[in-house]
Amino acid sequence: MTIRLHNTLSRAKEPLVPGDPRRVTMYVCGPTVYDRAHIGNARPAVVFDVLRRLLGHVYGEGHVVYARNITDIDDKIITRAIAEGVPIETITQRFESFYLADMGALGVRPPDLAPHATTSIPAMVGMIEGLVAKGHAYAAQGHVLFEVATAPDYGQLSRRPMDEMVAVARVEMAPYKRAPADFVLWKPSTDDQPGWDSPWGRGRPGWHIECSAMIAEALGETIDIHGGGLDLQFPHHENELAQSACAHGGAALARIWMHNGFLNIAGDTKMSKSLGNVVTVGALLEAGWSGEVLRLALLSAHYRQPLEWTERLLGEARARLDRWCEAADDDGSLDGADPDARVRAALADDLNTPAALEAMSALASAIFAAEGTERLALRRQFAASGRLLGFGRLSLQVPAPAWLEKALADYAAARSARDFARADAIRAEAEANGIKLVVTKDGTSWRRA
RNA sequence: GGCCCGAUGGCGGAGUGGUGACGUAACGGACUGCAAAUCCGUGCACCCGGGUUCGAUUCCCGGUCGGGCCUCCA
Repeated sequence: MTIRLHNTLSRAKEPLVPGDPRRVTMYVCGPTVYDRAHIGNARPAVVFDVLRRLLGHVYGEGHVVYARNITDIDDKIITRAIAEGVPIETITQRFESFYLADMGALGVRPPDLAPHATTSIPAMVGMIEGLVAKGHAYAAQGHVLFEVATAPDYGQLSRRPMDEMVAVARVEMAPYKRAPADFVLWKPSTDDQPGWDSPWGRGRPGWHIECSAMIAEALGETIDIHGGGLDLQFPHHENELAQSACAHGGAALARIWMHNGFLNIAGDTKMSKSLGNVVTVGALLEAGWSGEVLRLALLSAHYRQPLEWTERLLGEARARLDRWCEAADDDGSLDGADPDARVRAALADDLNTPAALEAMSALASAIFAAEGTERLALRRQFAASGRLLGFGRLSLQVPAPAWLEKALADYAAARSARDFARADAIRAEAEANGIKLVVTKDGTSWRRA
């Protein structure tokens, strides 16, 4: 099966042709760990988790290397550490833990590699030295800057003409820059700021260099897929692309660049920490939305499209997911089947998750219409398809609470006595405690409310 | 100002040069003591104006509206 992906470089869908099908490499820009992740931050994590699962399915689990970095040195982190009067490690460890827990709740598998900026300083320094030696970077006043003018195709990813960027530079140019678009590879640290020794004095890396250096170190000079949010396209990815190519004799950093769109909230405005309109993953989980519901909601739109994030969307996702659970009724024994061909085809077509969800719902209907071994086979296929999308066990089953046995008996007794007022009261109380009592043709059953 | 993207039914959201997904919500019905689940049915959706075409929601041009990036940002 050929996977086709939209490449930001060409603005077109292209077949994925890995440099080595036995080692497909993907890198996604991870979080700067200075605060809790909001649900918008979760979109790339979930989307690229689906892609990673698809790659594993197509190329074999052992033939995919997925790296997602942790940016654990950054001025926002330093600011927060100072505010709390603690070392930056206290901040970064706290929020990395939160991040992993939050993403885990959404069914996001940990990446194969999670390079940290602070443990990759030598790789960054090495790359910067190389760039200086090749004339692509210059040191000035304790800073090292990448000279954009030396990168011939600069602007190719975001399609920004060079001359224009120079002309439209809005910020007053720092005195140590040769041109406004030049960006910092290394900057000096004061004594009270975290820093590392380097050929240019004690300092810390700029933001863009970390990804380039860690990709080269962990995955190689040219990787198959590089992903991230649309807002990283420029300047972050543009800069990564340029510095990596310049450092590696022109070798492309990534064959395919992918960018996910934003979550919009009321008023069609993107969710953003700086706009103060964020909803954190933690808050949503605490509000009672399951991670699966959040995941399904995130996948309900194509990853490149904006997605309106509303309570209503969550309710709809929950309703759909409940139906899936009803159909799959996975008691843990539904292993060993292949995912549905339509689901696979939809995902292989630039991760068309809405089409994949459509196939899932069609499969659910087929399950309800089928019986016996055919139904079981469909349920297996459905469960496998769900896993490809990152949904674990699809089931409404819950462990029976201690009170349930009596409630079931009382409910059955009330019904056979035709004391329906009492039966309804028992059912209402059970539902208030999270259990829905259900009458089936085989008797009384229960499930998650 | 420059660059980029979008506009589909109550809502969310795919897709397609011709028979108009899917989900969810609503309503009617079957089933049910009643529910839930399931099943059946109902609702004249493709921003506007040109163009190409036998035929456009789908392609092209223009417009309007909305969003994003250009500064930290998924």
